[in-house]
This record gives sequence, C-alpha cells and structure tokens, in this order.
Amino acid sequence: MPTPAAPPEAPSTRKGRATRERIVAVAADLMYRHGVAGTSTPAVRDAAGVSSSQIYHYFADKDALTRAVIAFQSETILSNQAPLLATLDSVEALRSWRDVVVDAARRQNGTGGCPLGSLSSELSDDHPWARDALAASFTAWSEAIRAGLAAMIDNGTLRPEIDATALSLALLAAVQGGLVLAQAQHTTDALEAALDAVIAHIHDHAVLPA
Amino acid sequence: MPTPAAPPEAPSTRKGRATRERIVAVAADLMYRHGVAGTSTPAVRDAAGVSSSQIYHYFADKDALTRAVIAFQSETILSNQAPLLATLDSVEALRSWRDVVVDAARRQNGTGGCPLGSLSSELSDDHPWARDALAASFTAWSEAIRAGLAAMIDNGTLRPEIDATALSLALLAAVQGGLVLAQAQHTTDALEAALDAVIAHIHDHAVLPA
DNA sequence: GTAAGATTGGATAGTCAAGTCCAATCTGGG
DNA sequence: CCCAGATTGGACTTGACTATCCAATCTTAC
Repeated sequence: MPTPAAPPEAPSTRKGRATRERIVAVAADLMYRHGVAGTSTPAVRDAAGVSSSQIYHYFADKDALTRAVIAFQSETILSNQAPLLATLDSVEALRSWRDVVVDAARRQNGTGGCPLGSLSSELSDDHPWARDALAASFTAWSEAIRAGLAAMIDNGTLRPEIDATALSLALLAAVQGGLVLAQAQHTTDALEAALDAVIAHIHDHAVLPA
Repeated sequence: MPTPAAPPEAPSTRKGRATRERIVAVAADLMYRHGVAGTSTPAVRDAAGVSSSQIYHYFADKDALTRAVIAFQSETILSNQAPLLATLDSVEALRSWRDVVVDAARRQNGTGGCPLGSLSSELSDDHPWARDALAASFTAWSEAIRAGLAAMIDNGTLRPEIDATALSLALLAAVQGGLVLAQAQHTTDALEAALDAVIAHIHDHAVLPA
C-alpha cells in the first residue's frame, strides 16, 4: 500500500513547505505563551492564516503538531546556544554565556521561561513520546555545555580531574530553575544567583594556576 | 446585601468543611499529575465522590478551585520543608536536606516535578493571581532557606559576609531546575549535580576554619 | 499546455467540559 | 423536636475544540 495515513515531514511543493513551516512557527509561539493545552487548533488556524484542513493535511493530529513544535524549539535553542558554547575557552567566556542567558530572560521580564522547560513540565508525565524527545534535547544541550568545559580542560584552563558531565548538568539545571523562578517572580535574581554559584564553584575548584 | 456570590473559605458545618477539603486534596493530586488544564471538573467530581453542584457550591469557578490548590500545595511543601530548614546548623545538615530532596525525587523517578514549579510553569504567564500567589510561596521557601543559612552564620559555621539571600535563591533554583530535568530524564543526576555544586561553593567559600 | 497530484476553503459531526438550576436531604442551635 | 440554612444529587444548557469531508483551486513535471 502507498502512504497509508501519516503526512510526510516535508511537503513536496515549495508552497506546501512554507505553509507547514508557518503552522509550526505559529503553533510554537502560541504554545510557548499559553501552553499546549491552552492552544487550540482554531487559534493556530487563525494566527497562521490557514484553514482547518491545512493543519490536518500536514499533521495527523494535534499530537503530531506538538511533536513538530518540540523539534522546532529544540533546534531553535540548540542552534542559538551552540555558537556560544563552542567557543568556551575561559571562565570569562563562561560568564559571558551566563550574561546572554540572563539578558534574554531579563528582556521578557522572566515571562515564558524556557520553551523546552515549559513543554517538558506540561507534557513529560503524560506523554512518553514528548518526554523522550525533550530528554534527548536536554541531553544534547548539556552535552554542548560539557564539550565546552572539555575544551577548557584541553586548553589548560580547567583541571582534568573535574567531572565535566556533572558540572554541565548543574549549569543546565541552574538555567532551568532560574527561569522557573524568573517566571513567577519577574526577576532574574535567582537565575543569576544559581549560575554565579555554579560558575564560582567551577572557578575556585577547577581553574589551574597560571 | 447578604453574601452576594463568593462562597466562604470555611464552610459552617463539619461535614461541609470535610467535603471542601476532600475536593481540594483530590484536585491538587489530579492537577499535580495532569496539569490544571488537564484536570476537568467532572474528573475531580468523580475522584472526590461528590456531585457537580458541590464543587460549585464551595468554589465560584475552576479558577477559585485552582487558587485553593495553590494554597494547599504551598502549605504542604512549606510545612514539610520548614522543620528541615529550621535546624540547619552545619554544612552536614545542608547536605542531609539535599538528600531528602533528592530521595523524594528519586522515589517517583522524577515524575511530577515540584508541585509549585509545575503550577507556576503552567499558570504564571496567563494568570496574574496565580503568579502572585506562587511568587509569594517561592519567596517564603527561599526565605526559609535564607534563615537557615543565617543561623549558620550566627553559630559561626559560615562567614558573616556571604550573601545568604543570593545563596538561598541559588539553592532553590537548583532544586527547581534539577526537578525539571528529572521529570524529562527520569534521573536525579542533574538535581544532585546542581545541589552539590552550590553546596560545595558554600562550603569552600563560606565555612570558617575550625 | 495539461493532467496528476498537492494544496486549500469552509461547513460540519461528534465529544466533552464549564457552569446553572432546583428539588431533596441533612445539620445544628434553640 | 423543629426549622432555617447548609449541603447534596443529578439533569441540563451552552459553548468550544478536535477531527473529518469534499469540492475547488493551484503547482509542477512532462
């Protein structure tokens, strides 16, 4: 049998691809601001300027759209973070990464939180497919941080015996927790305090004397 | 005019109070496991063994019930945390607090996350009344941690010049972020790493020589 | 240019949740 | 014991959302 049911990820025409991408981008924005459950397909339809049938032409159901949104947000975040993390070569660079994260949160007064963190909080318990995808994204993110720390070991900034894996998880947890608190408190105080504490720990424990 | 609309927080009869409390406890459990949007009033009705009219007799609408759930979870968490945090008198005590938090998360394999964190993530952006209540709860929680650190300064364990406020926020952010990652990854690795890093920082920077 | 297939518009069925209503029953103070 | 008010049962209205369907229009390979 030919394609039984599932719509392909990449529509065959240019127009189709553009429509599909627009739907995903709009859905990602709405789901970021109002949650997955708080985002109806009619709302996506109106905001994207498409008709109902187009959503269900490109996605089997709302879960499939949500899956695409998770992938979209993962790519967005990782491609934003990667350049910063790829150039970690000093504690100073680590601190400027921290500043980028803090500034981003401050620019929206804490609202929204982390797109991946919010999706995970809403979906992980009830939707294994979402949990698996989000766990993989978090792993990729912490791995990018870990690679940055490893580079700092290689260039002689950090002691080789540090646990780069644990420290990368600590940094990512500091980001996530700081953003959760920023969302409620409309302050980046906790985000800054958490990142500063972990970075100070890295500095004091891991930096090799010049 | 007599009572215009809003049901009182404390029903006048014993039976009424018991019913109201049962509704809140059941709703808190369902909302913890499936989110607020994922918990319908019919589901609460069935799980609590009450009729629709009882829910709307004790709560003006679903938002009012949600408000009661937020208060319930705040009290639950703070009354569980308070005894542990009130006895902080050494870094060792801080580490055993860490163990309690980690063990709790490990017991449920990370699922659920923090009840307050999950509620905040879902509600803060769209519902100012929820955000305000949750921000106050987070503040009370971090204040309890700060008081513990202050006690450690008083008894000579920590240097007086440390920023206990910032460190208490860092510890709370480590908990929240660690739980977010635990929910997706079904591991307490990040929670442990984040708490350990912040505690190690406190230890190394703040402990007075004996 | 043309036909096969992709894309689109919009109406609509089916389902379920929020909230209302009223009559029946229970509770507690006097 | 008795009744005013509290509590309870359960049907019902209203409205929104998910998903489907089919005919009309557009795209593109040939």
